[in-house]
Amino acid sequence: MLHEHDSIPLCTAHETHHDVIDKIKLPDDEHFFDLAEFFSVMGDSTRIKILYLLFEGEMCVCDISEKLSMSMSAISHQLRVLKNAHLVKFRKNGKSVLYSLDDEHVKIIINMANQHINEIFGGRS
Amino acid sequence: MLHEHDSIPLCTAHETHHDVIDKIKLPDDEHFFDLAEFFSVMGDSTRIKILYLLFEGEMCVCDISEKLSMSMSAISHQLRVLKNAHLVKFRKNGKSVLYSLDDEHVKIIINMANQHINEIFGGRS
DNA sequence: TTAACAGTTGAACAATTGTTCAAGTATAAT
DNA sequence: ATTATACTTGAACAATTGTTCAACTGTTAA
Repeated sequence: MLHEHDSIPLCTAHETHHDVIDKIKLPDDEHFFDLAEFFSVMGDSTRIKILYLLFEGEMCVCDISEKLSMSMSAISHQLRVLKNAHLVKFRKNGKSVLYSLDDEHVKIIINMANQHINEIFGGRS
Repeated sequence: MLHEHDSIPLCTAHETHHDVIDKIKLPDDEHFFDLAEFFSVMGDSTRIKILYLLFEGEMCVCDISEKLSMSMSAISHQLRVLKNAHLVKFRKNGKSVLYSLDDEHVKIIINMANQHINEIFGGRS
């Protein structure tokens, strides 16, 4: 047995598959970490709802809070996540903080996701 | 005070904002749930790595397991998640189970996400 | 100054998640 | 029939996550 690691099981077909598999070069872990983090940010209903609202234009925390029937604290926490991911930006206006979209790709990505979902559920569930 | 719910705080600017905000119609919760679930599936390094591998063609569980230096059980669990999300499909071949991509949008979505990430980190971190 | 408003923040909590482990199924070879 | 291989599954565990709560900034108005 001439295998590198013994903790990981190896199927016997590897004699055949090895030449193909060895040629595949994956990006480094950091790249996958960044991608996963981006999608994780998108993977929450509340945050997607906020993005949908901001599709219409800039909006203060209080308005988002009312429109989604959630506490300002909850919205503020989520806005911080979106801000850290560079998906939204903000400007201050008196007592208010006005948030808006900070990325053009998000709409396209969400549209693609919607297409995928529509194909799964066939337009009706 | 003529506000619908009293548990949610309302900013005084609402007199001004109300006409704009009330016109915004959001999709129902189910739509946001489906979207969030899709992105949650994409929000894991292991699953994205698996998708990257399957970009090259169909692959058995054992090969994925070896290439990612992870247990077959862990890979199998993640493949089930990807299968339920209709991102991968499989066919049986003897003792092996060969997995492959089941969606054309995923590549585009990942490419868009990569563009977004590149703009954030400016090509270098 | 005082009070109210708009928003942020940190700790705490339940709920969810990814991996491991052990035991299981199904196919193929002996 | 027995054994080995390829893979799946359920329970269990630590780790992460989203919301609430309470306390905290600033900003504006009285």
